[in-house]
Amino acid sequence: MEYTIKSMARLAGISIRTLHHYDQIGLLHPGRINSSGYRIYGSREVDRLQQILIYRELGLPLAEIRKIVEAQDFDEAWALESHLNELRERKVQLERMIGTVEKTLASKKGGEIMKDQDKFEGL
Amino acid sequence: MEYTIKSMARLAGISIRTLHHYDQIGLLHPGRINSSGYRIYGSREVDRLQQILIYRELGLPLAEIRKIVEAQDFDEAWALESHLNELRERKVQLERMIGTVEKTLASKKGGEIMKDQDKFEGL
DNA sequence: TATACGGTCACGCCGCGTTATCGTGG
DNA sequence: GCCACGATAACGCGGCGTGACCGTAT
Repeated sequence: MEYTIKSMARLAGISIRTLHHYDQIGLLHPGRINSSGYRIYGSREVDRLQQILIYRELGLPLAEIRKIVEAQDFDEAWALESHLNELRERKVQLERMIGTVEKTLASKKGGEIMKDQDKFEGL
Repeated sequence: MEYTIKSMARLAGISIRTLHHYDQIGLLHPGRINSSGYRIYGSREVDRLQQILIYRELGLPLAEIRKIVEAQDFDEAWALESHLNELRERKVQLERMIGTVEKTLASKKGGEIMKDQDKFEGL
């Protein structure tokens, strides 16, 4: 499959401007440019974009991401696995946060006192 | 309990600069200023900071957060509940993402083909 | 001729990090 | 006189959003 910039953006749920930006900084170039100067993305780019968005979700700066996806012609699977672990840690972290909020809520209702430190568990 | 800026920052796991910033933009003023001009935070501020960090985690801009925590002398519990729901949605979202990554990984290993759309489930 | 879509600048914002420089002693 | 801690500027950056303006026709 090939995609114009608009359909690519829609596919991934990001803005056209973001794709422009990623092209500009060399993070994701289109597979080819058509005769009118339009960016055309192919399946390689789709896969690459997927990776990029995963790492972005993890909060990595785009420059870091570029290193990863460039080096990754070696390491594809490994990188994914290691970041899968990060995602799982995130989930634990998020659960901790939910716990803290629940606790706060309960203490507001029940009138119990919560230790200041506990208020910031999970940030 | 009262806190200096350093201990307050440590308590919440944020930087001193962040507290400076929040003071500057009127998001969180210290409870009082001591005779040397030092910021002193009390338990009201601790609670308020907790709220702020929760909303920040949700990605709200600081200006929005200010509105919420200012209006919130009414609505304390309600606001928390509604944002607890947001957190739970986040968790669902995160689980979806983990699913996508797992699927991607499996398809790389198994050599199956994944539909382009499915690659971006959960962003 | 109009509309939807494409392109390239280039300015601007937000949330701080990061010096730099100086005062205080809670 | 030194250290830890406090304060106030003021610059800078990352990741785009948001025009402005112009060409193309999936």
